[in-house]
Amino acid sequence: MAARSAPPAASPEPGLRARKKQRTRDALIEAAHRLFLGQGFASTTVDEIASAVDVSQRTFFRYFANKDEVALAVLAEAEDHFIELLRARPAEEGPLRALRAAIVGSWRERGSAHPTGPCSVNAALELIRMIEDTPTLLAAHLRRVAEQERVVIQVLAEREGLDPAEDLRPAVLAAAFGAVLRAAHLSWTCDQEDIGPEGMVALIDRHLDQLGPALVGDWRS
Amino acid sequence: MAARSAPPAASPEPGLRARKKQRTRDALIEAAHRLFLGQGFASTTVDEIASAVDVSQRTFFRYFANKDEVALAVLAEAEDHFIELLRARPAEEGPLRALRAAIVGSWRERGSAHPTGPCSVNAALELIRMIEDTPTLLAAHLRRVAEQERVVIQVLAEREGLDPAEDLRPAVLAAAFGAVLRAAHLSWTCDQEDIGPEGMVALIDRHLDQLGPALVGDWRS
DNA sequence: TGCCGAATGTCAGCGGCTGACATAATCTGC
DNA sequence: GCAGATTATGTCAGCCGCTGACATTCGGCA
Repeated sequence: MAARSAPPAASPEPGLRARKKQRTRDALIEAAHRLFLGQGFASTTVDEIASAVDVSQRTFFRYFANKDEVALAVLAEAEDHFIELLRARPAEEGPLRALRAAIVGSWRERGSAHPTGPCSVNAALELIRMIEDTPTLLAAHLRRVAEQERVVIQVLAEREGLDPAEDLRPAVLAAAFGAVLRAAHLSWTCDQEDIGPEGMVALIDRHLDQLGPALVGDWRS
Repeated sequence: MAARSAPPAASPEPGLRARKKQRTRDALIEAAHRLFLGQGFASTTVDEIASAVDVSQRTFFRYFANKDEVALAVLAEAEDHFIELLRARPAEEGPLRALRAAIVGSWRERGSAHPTGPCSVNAALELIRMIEDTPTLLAAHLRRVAEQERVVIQVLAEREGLDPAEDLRPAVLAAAFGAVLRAAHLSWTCDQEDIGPEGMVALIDRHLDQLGPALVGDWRS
């Protein structure tokens, strides 16, 4: 509120209002995750989350459509980022290579941007574990994943110049890739050691190597 | 209540109680589907469904854990039946052939057992359409599908004598197969003509043919 | 400084879902 | 047929997720 608080230059300065909004959103996510992991998803009420951040319940629902959404928010952003990375891959790269590069890049960036804290690799994996054994969360998560898969199919089809309704190879590749990722997560859930981003990348890589050629078939690799 | 009402022989006679229970269950499903398709899933209350069958709301929740479940019940039984058919395929059959035979048999039997009515092929497809554009139903459905997929993976791995955690080919094949089925459903959702069971079988077959060899890779077909 | 729009709080209410207890229907052995 | 054990159902009260409507306050901007 002093002299130069709102620099009008054409810079992408977010403004106080936007920053405040972002802060409450982050705080809600942080509080929600803390409570969920501490006392379980089902036995945490929205009121608790809201009052932990000192906002009303109604405000919570203006930030998130439902209780599921606040739990999945971080993961959802990660998945969106994965799509961006996939879109950014050079067109001459084969589809499987592009998928692999995008997912590896996604985990690497997470590791370097958030070495620790609620967005770190380990936090994300703990979140995945919680989702995996909370039926309602798993359902909501799978719905998101299905939507993302449709986008992936679209992107792959465009890269290859195919009609995704005619040629099912993009759909099949996307589904198979998803299966491998799930296997990697599962394999972590069993072993559950503290693995850094590089560990996760190695895990995914190992699984992907197992079925490179069989998958792409007569496509260019 | 006359002479021979409860034949005690070792026959699988269900008994009055069990039959009554089955009848109310069926009635609840039937009423629910009718209401859902008529006025939409969200704007149909559980009270409406219950009083349409003349039972209390509490009783409804003794039959179905939640509103989603009554909508997905028919489909769920169909999926269970698919698993049974898959398990019954001869061991010497290749995995993709077995999957194809099981799904085709599943649709065929539905067509012959219920040529019309709430369990017919067209009713099932309308149901799928409703699920597909009702977010909460889609989420619950995908959760069921994911569970079923894990079972399919297990069955395939046993047939081939593989460890599903080591060798990912069963997981990948199951995922790819699921993708093809979804494409078939989608393709119906767009064209939406009245197709009988044979039409659905042909549709699935056409999609499956498209990627037979590429999928199975170095497996026996 | 004063106005506009956006964010928040408050309140009332619907609907999904559950536990507890009472009642009525079926089943079982006699 | 008839007790008594089981089991299905109804009733009631209540929590919680979620929403619309309206009032209030706060940030942005001239």
